[in-house]
Amino acid sequence: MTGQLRADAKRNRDQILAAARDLLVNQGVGVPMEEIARHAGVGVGTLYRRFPDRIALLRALSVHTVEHMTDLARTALRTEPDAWTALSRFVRECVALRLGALRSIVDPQLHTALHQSDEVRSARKDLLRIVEQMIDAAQRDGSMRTDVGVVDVAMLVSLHLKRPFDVPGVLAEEMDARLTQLMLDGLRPGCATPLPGKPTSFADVEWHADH
Amino acid sequence: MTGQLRADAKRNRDQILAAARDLLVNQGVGVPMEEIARHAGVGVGTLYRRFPDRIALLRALSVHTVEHMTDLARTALRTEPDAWTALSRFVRECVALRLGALRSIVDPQLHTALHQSDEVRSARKDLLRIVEQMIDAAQRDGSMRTDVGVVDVAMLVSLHLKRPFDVPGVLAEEMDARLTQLMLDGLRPGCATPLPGKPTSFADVEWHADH
Amino acid sequence: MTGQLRADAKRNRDQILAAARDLLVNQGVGVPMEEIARHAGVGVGTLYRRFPDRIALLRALSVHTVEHMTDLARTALRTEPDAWTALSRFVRECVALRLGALRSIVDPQLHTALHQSDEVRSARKDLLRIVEQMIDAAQRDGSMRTDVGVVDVAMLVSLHLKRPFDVPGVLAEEMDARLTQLMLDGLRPGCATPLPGKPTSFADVEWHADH
Amino acid sequence: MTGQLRADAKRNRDQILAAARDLLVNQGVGVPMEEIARHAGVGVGTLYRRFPDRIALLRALSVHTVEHMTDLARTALRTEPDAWTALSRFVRECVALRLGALRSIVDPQLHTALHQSDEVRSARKDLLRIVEQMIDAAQRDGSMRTDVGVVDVAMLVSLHLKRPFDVPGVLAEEMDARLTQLMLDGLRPGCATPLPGKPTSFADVEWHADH
DNA sequence: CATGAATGAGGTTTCATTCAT
DNA sequence: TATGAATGAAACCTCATTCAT
Repeated sequence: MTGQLRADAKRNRDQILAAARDLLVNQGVGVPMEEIARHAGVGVGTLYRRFPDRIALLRALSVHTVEHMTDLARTALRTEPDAWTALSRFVRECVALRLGALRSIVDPQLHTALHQSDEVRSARKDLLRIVEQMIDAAQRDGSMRTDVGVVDVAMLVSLHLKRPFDVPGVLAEEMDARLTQLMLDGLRPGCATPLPGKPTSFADVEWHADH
Repeated sequence: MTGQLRADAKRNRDQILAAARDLLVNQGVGVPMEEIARHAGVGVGTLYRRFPDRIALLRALSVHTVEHMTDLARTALRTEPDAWTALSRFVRECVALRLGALRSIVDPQLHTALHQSDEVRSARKDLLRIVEQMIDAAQRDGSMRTDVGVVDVAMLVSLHLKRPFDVPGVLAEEMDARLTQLMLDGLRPGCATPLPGKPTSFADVEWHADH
Repeated sequence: MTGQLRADAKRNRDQILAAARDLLVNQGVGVPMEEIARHAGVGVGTLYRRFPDRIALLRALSVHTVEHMTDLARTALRTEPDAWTALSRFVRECVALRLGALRSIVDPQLHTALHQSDEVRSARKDLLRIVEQMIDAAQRDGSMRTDVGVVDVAMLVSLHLKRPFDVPGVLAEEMDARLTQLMLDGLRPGCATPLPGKPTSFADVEWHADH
Repeated sequence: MTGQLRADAKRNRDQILAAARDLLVNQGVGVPMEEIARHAGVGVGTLYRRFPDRIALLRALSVHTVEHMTDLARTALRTEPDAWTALSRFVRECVALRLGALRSIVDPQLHTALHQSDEVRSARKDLLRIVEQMIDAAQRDGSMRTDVGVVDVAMLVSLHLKRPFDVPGVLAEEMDARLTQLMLDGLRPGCATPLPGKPTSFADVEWHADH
């Protein structure tokens, strides 16, 4: 019974998260809670039972997404022949995810609120740690410029969290791919121009971890 | 007399635009109209007299900003010794502008609405035209990879329209500068990896001009 | 359970309609929605949940009222010994209803908006059909002039949709009754003066039905 | 100079009244003061200089209209061969005037406010007096039923102050003419049914005169 | 004296959240 | 426990009126 119920509950939770993700990606941060509930096929009441308020929903979404990214990173690292290839693949996959849900990140206040959660911070730490491994390895074998750190890469990826606008005659996916490639090329050693400041590594941020 | 009155009105208009810009940059697209009015030191009524509704305000802001960017581009092209330097400077200046007002662009619906205005489209055309000149020149003298077009550059810049989040121990300005440089390096010929698709030039979009 | 809930909702809906009717009759079309809500003993939110906007409320009210009139017409036709008596009674009852809610009809734009609803049009058709039956019968047995049609009668009745102003020393009800009688007398054959144009029957309007 | 100015002022005043009348007739009581000013070709300031507030404008309009009706009544009485013909003509002319400006009369509060002006009351008295003369004469020569008084007629006419709704296939003017004729026929002796109450004459209301 | 800019109270509507069923 | 009805604070916008030019 409890098992049954839990399964139901889990399913509800997932449907809600999926609906929230879709709507946030497509309609912006303003989507009414009621619409999210409707898309998830549940009543508002149920939504609020699972997530006490809007910010809790966004937090859960955030954690969910970051965990997904961590999986992608781990798999890439394990599967690809070398670190740079792994990193490129990871970055491309992140962008392809259309992580619009994190677009909320665009609102400074929301962003702050989001990161006041230990769960979010911890998920993010896991992700940063593994990405840093990729970066380190790539830099060691000379396939990546050495004056950049995890934070630089994270910021670059986060720039892509928004959906690219439609350009007449260019597919959004293609545009995405082009921009991503340009970004990756900029991380290569061949064309490196000196950067202001120093790279920020995982160790430098882990105690605050609210960027 | 009417002139005098107009001066007042003009001043109000400018104050409103300035206030709107600030607040939009710092608080996101959701800022209440009343708060904008308060910051501008006028009543809501005045705000609505100048800009019939929220979208009209955003449009005006958009045009204003784009025109400013066009000035920057023109000046850079005139002042700098070569095209690539001009383009780099222009890109850095755009980013430094913290064009947060255009962050509205992050909401697909808002973006569409924004571009239903001839004034916006035309301002944008002017900007694209001059940026394309810079790009062409830089490509001709071999300082820029030749497989990118205005639209790629415009999209790259637009990625910066949002304020970078605070990373502990790193100044936002520094972070901005680093990311910008990485992006610019990616546009150089030295490290170019083939891009999917073809570059989109001004001529390809000018008839629609709503990207 | 759902049934029970619905019962509550139904009651609220009816209270809102009743309150709206009262206030519209007594204070004109301009009554604030909040006041309607307050009089109905519910929050504004509830009002808006039932009726998405002001016009929807007016439409519902309109349908409700027209249906009531249809009932009156049917009953009169069934109960009274002859058609003219039935028609007179129906007209008197309509007037007595103080159909002030329909006073909205006084505003051309509102009127147009009102009739863009199929429900309203269909309710009105039902009413017109039955009234036409009364008229036809009355005309056949010679108790009513034959140069008038439903539309004439409908328009005459609609003239009464506004509350008569207080005349010192005359009760509003009495005034109403006198005017109604004068109108009814004008529909008799005894004093008929030729009318310009031709009578409009139900068949002539039913396809448009938006008068 | 003063003469010149006064002429200007007079012209302004008349233009405002005309514009107000048009707009009220066509768009309902809700017309913004600014729109009235625009239609009159003056600024709001000027409008407010002439009429301290909205109600003052409506009052002036009311007086203006009633005086016009009085003129019509007098002329009809002087010109037509007999009293009933004069009365019929007067009634038809009033209806044709489309006295929509007085539609304000539809809002009870407005109506009350309107009649708190001596000027309005006095203009109305003049009108009632002359109409009563017509009625008396018509009743004396047997062309009008004797159980009705000025107030009945006034109320009947006032019912026509609203614009008739468009009925597909029937011209508004024709509809107006038909209804008016039906009303007039009801005032004839031929088909008279006993009325409840007693007729109210001018003398009965003149001391209060705020119906 | 005319103008139209500015004001702000007040009406309309939306939506996050609570709560009865 | 799921539902969706109810709530009301807060946003948006309008317009009567005042006031500086």
